[in-house]
Amino acid sequence: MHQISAEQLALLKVGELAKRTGKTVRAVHLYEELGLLAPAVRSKGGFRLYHARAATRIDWISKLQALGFTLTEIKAFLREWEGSETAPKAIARLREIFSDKLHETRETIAGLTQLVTDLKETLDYMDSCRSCEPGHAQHECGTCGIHGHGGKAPLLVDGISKS
Amino acid sequence: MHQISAEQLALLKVGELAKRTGKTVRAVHLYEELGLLAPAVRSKGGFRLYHARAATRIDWISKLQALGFTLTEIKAFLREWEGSETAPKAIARLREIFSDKLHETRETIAGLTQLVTDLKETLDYMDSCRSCEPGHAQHECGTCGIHGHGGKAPLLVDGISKS
DNA sequence: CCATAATCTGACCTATACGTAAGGGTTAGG
DNA sequence: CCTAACCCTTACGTATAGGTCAGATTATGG
Repeated sequence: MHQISAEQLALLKVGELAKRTGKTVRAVHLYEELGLLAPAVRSKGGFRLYHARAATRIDWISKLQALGFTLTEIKAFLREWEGSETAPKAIARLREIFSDKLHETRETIAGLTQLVTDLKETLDYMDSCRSCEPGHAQHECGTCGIHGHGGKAPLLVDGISKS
Repeated sequence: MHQISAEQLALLKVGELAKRTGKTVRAVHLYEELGLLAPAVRSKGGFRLYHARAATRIDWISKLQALGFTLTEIKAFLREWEGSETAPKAIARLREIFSDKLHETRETIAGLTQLVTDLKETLDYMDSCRSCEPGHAQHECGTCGIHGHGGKAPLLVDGISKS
C-alpha cells in the first residue's frame, strides 16, 4: 500500500520551486548549501521535495537581497533567530537590523536621487551640443564655447575628455 | 640645469591622488591596468606623476560606479569616445547611455521606495510584538494572535519562521 | 650620507552569487 | 520496458573590485 498523504501531494520538486520563485535550480541548491533553506523530505530516489512555504522563504531571501543584504548576512539572521530563546528578544534583534537598513536605504535613495538630478543636468547640457557642427572632433568638446553656462561642463561629461 | 616646469610642480604622486579622490593606491593602479587613467609622466625613478585633471577623471569614474556601471563598461565608454570621429556622434552615444541609465535609476529608486514602505510596515508589525510575553518562544511567532491584521505577518517577518 | 616614507612590479587572495559541465541516477507516461 | 525530462553530486569557472603580501627601488628631509 503506497499511500500518499495530502502533505506529499503538495510537495514541489526543485525545478518547480525554482520556477515559482524566479530563481534557478542552482540558486536553490546554493541556498541549501548555505543553510538558508532545506527540503521537507527527499524522495526515495533522492529528489528534494519542498512544501509551499519554501517559496515564501525564497521570496524573503530575494527581498533581503534587494535591500542589499548578502546571503551570508541572511544566514546570520536565521542563526540568530534560531538561537534566540524568547520571541521578544528575537523580534527585537530583527527590528534593529531592519531599522538600520531602513535608514541606509533612505540614504541610498537620496544618493540615487541626486544622481538622477546630475543625469538630467548632463542630458540638458548635451542637448545644447546639437548645435555643434559635425566638423568638430570629439576631443574638442569642452572648448566649443557653445554652452552658455560659463562653459563649465557637468562632471559626467567633463570626466571623459582627455586624461 | 635641472629645470622644473610649472606643469611639473603641479604633478601629484599616486598617494596624493588617491587621498584627494578618496580611493586607495591600489584602486588607482587598477584603473590604470584597465585603461581608465594614465599618469601624465613618470619620474626618472619610475613614480607615476599625475596632473590635477586625473582627480576629475577618478571622480567621474566614481560617479559612474555609483550609477551602477562596472569598470569594464566605463572602459568601453572611453574607447567608444576615443574612437568617435566627430563630436556630435560621440556626444549622441554618451547621451543615449546616460538616458538609459536615467530611466534605470528611476526604476531602481522606485523599487527601493517600495522596499522602504515594506520595511516600515514590517517595523510597525513588530512594534505590536511588544505586548508579547517573554514566555513565548521565537518559533511561536506567527501564531500569537496579538497582531490585529488578520494575523498576516509581512513577508519580511513571515519568511524567517520555520522553513 | 642616512633613514624613513612612499612607490614600483608581480602575483596571489578574497568575497559574492551563481553558471556550467560531467557522469550518472530517477520519474512519469505511453 | 523505454524514453524524455528531471534531478543528483562534485567540482571547477566567471565576473567584479579591489586587498595584501613580498622584495626591491626611489624620494626627501636632516
